Amino acid sequence: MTQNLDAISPDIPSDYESLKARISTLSESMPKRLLQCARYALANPDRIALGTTAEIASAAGVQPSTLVRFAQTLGFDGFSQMQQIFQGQLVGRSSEYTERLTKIRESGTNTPGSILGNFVERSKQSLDDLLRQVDTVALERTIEALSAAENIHLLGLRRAYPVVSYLHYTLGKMGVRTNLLEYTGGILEERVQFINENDALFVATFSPYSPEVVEFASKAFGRGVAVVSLTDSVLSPIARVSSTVLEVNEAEHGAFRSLSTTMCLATSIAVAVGDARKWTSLS
Amino acid sequence: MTQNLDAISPDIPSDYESLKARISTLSESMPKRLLQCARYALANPDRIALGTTAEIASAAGVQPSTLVRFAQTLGFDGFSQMQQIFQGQLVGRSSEYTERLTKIRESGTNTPGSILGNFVERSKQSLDDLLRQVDTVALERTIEALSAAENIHLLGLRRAYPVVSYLHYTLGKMGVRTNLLEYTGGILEERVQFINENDALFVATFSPYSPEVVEFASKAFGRGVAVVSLTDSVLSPIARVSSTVLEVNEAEHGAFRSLSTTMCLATSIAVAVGDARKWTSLS
DNA sequence: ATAAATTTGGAATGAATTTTCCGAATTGGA
DNA sequence: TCCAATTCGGAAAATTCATTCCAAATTTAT
Repeated sequence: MTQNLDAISPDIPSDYESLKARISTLSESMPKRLLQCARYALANPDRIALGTTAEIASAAGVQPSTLVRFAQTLGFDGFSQMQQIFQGQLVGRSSEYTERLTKIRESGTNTPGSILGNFVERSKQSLDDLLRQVDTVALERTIEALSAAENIHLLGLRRAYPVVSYLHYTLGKMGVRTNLLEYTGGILEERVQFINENDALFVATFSPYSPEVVEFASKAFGRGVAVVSLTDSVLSPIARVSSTVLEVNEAEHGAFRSLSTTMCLATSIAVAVGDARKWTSLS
Repeated sequence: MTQNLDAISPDIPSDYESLKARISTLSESMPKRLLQCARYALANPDRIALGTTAEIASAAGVQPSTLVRFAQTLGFDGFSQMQQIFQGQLVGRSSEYTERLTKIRESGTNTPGSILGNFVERSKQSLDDLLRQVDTVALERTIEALSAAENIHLLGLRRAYPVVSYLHYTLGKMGVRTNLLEYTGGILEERVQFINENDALFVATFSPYSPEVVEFASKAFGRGVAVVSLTDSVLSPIARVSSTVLEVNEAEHGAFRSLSTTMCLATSIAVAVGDARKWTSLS
């Protein structure tokens, strides 16, 4: 029902920008209290997004019912509908993303083009999230540890293997030699002894976490090796056996995740380590 | 009243970081459903911040009551109290984001954060370019060729190796077996004979193009094998010996390129091929 | 294998929130 | 100043929501 009304109704702002524009134009002919709402809304969009009518109304110096009328004046059914726009803005899902995504979804998900479109949009969002959520301190400590290490050992299986093999290649090209630990049968654990205390171990692992990787890291960590890990959640078992943890939330489509964001971070790490090594080797 | 309880209660996480830490430690001894909540919460903090118990619960695959219990397990009175932490994170983040970005841009290019920021931006641009410039016809023909192939052979060296090893893994997980051609000395060319005419060869190669890869593809192509290639320019030598060519312009920073966009495309290809194979095997 | 303890699902409850409604107040026009 | 129209405040109603509770199911310990 609401759906139909939405469709019929000539114009409900669908993103924050157009909502702002509408408020701005309509406010010229608004009575006192509604204008008060308008001012408050534009000045405190976060509060509108998260508060209840009672809270917001009292903060804005109006009645809850006035807030509802304000929303209705703008074309919404009620306050709640308007609030969603403010929430969308807060999350940063600038409506372009979600809009394009739903458009993609509507056009059937089975053509190669639509699958690609889906991944592209999600990856872009994922990249935004990366920059927002990245623990700068952990990142810097990771670079330090890798730069200071005598030898860098790389470990990652399954989906994480492309990540470490890429690091192996890229760091190598920058003159940083690394030891890529390949998994050839059950002999992985034996190699822990070849990692010494001045080395660093870079581990990548994603859900479902390979037990042998965690086990390996755990042993190395126990021996005092600097373990820097790249994983998808703080719940990852690797977190408990790492000196620093970097977290990446990768875009997914159904059950399948890309490596797009992870690769972006990995490349950055490689370049940063390469830079750092260059500086120290020059001095 | 609540205030007093808060004060008495030994430990209620007061910010997102400590909440994450607490979830992380407590999750070790959590029963199944609560762990499910933990995972979902850490993976979708925005939804926790904005949604209602009913919405979140259904998205996480649990009951609303479980969500409340989850919050109580962490020390909160109930869900609402926990939600405030997530909301706080949301607000802080969005206000810091732009600030952070400009800070990253202004600071020299040598801090890990600025390098990452740089790559994130370029990768997003690169993804946009991908969607805009992708040859839909070539993409569809690529999927068709890979779906129709009896066996799929994958080849890529150096920077392209992570791409094909990822495809190997992902396609494998979708039930599509592939043959990853590893480069172990000079014997690569001999293997051309094991590729037959009903097979497809997927080749990834980027500048500077490995002669042995091009040579290999050329021989396979000459034998009538469907060669689908992923490269960085239509001028790539691989283009002349391929049935279809996909082009990717990857983000770069100085001399170093990410694999972000390439991985996005690769994932899409894998999912599309997996889909296509499923349909045909069902019919 | 059995009992005890824990965990879970789902309905029921009670609180909170949004929305409606209507009389009162204010505004604008004659 | 008086009337009509609009706007407003506040209480009441309706809806939605978080939370509690308990029986069923599962797990753990004996």
